[in-house]
Amino acid sequence: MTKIKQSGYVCSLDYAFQRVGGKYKGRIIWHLSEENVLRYGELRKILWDITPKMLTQTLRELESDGLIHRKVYLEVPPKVEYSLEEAGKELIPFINYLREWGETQMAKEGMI
Amino acid sequence: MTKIKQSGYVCSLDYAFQRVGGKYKGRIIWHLSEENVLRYGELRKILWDITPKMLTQTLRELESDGLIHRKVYLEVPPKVEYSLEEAGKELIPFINYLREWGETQMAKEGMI
DNA sequence: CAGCATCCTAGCTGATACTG
DNA sequence: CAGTATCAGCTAGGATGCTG
Repeated sequence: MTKIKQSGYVCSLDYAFQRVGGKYKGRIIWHLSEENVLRYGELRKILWDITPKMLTQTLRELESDGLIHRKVYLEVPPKVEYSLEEAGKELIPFINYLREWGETQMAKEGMI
Repeated sequence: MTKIKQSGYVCSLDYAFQRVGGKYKGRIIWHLSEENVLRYGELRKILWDITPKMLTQTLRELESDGLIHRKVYLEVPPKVEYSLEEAGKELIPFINYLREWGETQMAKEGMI
């Protein structure tokens, strides 16, 4: 089993960053907010730079933190859909704000 | 010299997270937004769990990313003050939003 | 299709001691 | 006071191959 980040929070900001920090969590939440529901394979295509291991691991963390919902269809071939839970939806404005801030900054630095 | 995080951004959200992610950046920005100006030693006291090395390293990254300003007084004993640049100030709403979200979540989980 | 299992490593983070 | 320098560990993240 993959090691799960240890708990122990210095403050609520620390707590929050441990939940949405990491390399892919923000982007996953963002794409889920845009599409509502995404399958594992779709996420994998959208986050083209992620490995299956990291995708699974990140999704599991988001799930156990109550930010996303994982719906398994008992079919063959398998089908799993991911969507935002309430706690995750509450992060959408924050994610968008950060995205816009990033765009502005990149524009200023002439990266766009 | 300490290694600096490699560049190469997938999108603006990725870019943004590389700038405010990490273990202490959010908290530093937050405290600077509350106090306006803080000296090195004051930050060290407030972020009681940080080592001098990490504090310096994190401050340097924030500085070279244009989020904070470093003002050196040529005195003995030395005095250095840190404050938010414009780009950093623009992150305050986001930081506060995230803090509040964290508090709500912690309350729900009975951690407060 | 949606994942596990295994092995591996870069670089983030830390402890401790020292300095202009 | 405000840092550096050194040494060291951990773990987030990656590569590759296999499976229900």
